[in-house]
Amino acid sequence: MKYVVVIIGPTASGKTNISIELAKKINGEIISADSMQVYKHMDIGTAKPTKDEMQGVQHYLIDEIEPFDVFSVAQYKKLALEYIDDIAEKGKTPILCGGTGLYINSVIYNIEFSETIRDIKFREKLMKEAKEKGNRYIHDKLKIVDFAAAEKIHENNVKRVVRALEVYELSHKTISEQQKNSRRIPPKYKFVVIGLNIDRKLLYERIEKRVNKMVDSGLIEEVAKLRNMGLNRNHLSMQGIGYKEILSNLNGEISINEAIEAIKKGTRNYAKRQMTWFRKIEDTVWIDVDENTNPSDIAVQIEKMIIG
RNA sequence: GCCCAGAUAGCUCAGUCGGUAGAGCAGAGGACUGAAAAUCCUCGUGUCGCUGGUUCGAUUCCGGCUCUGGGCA
Repeated sequence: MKYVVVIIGPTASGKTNISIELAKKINGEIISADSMQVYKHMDIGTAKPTKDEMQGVQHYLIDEIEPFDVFSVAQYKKLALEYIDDIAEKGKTPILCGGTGLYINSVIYNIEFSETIRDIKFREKLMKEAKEKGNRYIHDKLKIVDFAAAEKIHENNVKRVVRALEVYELSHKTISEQQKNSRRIPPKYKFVVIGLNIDRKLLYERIEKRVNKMVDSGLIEEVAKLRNMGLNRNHLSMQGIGYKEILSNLNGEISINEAIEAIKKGTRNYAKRQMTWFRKIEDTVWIDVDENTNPSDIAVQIEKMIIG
């Protein structure tokens, strides 16, 4: 069975460099698993690798769509699998690398998404209902059509409640039923999952530095440009950390210092959530990284592991 | 040097008419199947500055000391 190397870890843990070093050593190509790097024109805030940094290694699912577009896990999974197939067919090794847990899972567990798409109008209608009549009101609605889902989803998690109702509305099948059926087909690749582990304090220091560097390299200008293109906080792409905060600074709602502090805090909290997600992925091989880690050494370590 | 105010959780502060204390923020843990960098859930023991006194009992009242603001010289 062909294998795919998967590299996971929180933001600023050094995934990007390690994946590139590894690709060079094992003749690999990289598929990004990052919900924000898919957008074009969003480079600094998403910490995309530059052409130079890529060192000639082919990358996929970076700059895939416009920041006006809506994207979804289902689309992601379909594209990622296509790229994996292509790379494997060429005789190269696919390397899946990224920080979006949901995207990673969709690929490594081969989650099958049903026909149900989405209905933005329906979502808005329900959001409004929740606002006017309370979260419990729509949660009660879900209890009637899909009790199992209602049990699992907290009533305040309006997004999820709405989605579950949406699935039922569009397909007349329950989301819990669909989820149960979504893992029927086992993946056709062997996924070797490497997790990067880094001391929390050190990680937070790196986040601090990284955000400062983003600002120095022109994050504000990047967001201003996107704003001029007509993007606003309602676009999914603008909900990314770094974008939403600078946007509200540009709109005169908060000071630039408040925005920068909010970005740092948001990134720290995000990194923590990522760790929660990754800890749950079974069979992950964890590698410790710190200040003195050389990406190339880690790549060698991973290479040995794969051969062995 | 004198006067005033303050000293309580990592930070900002509330509070106890004397029965060893609680908010916000920060932080920690968790959930996650078409919005996921999103969304949501749970979690608060700290010599109540130090030291004497009063008291059955002091973080709370009284004295002294130390430190930090502000004012007067």
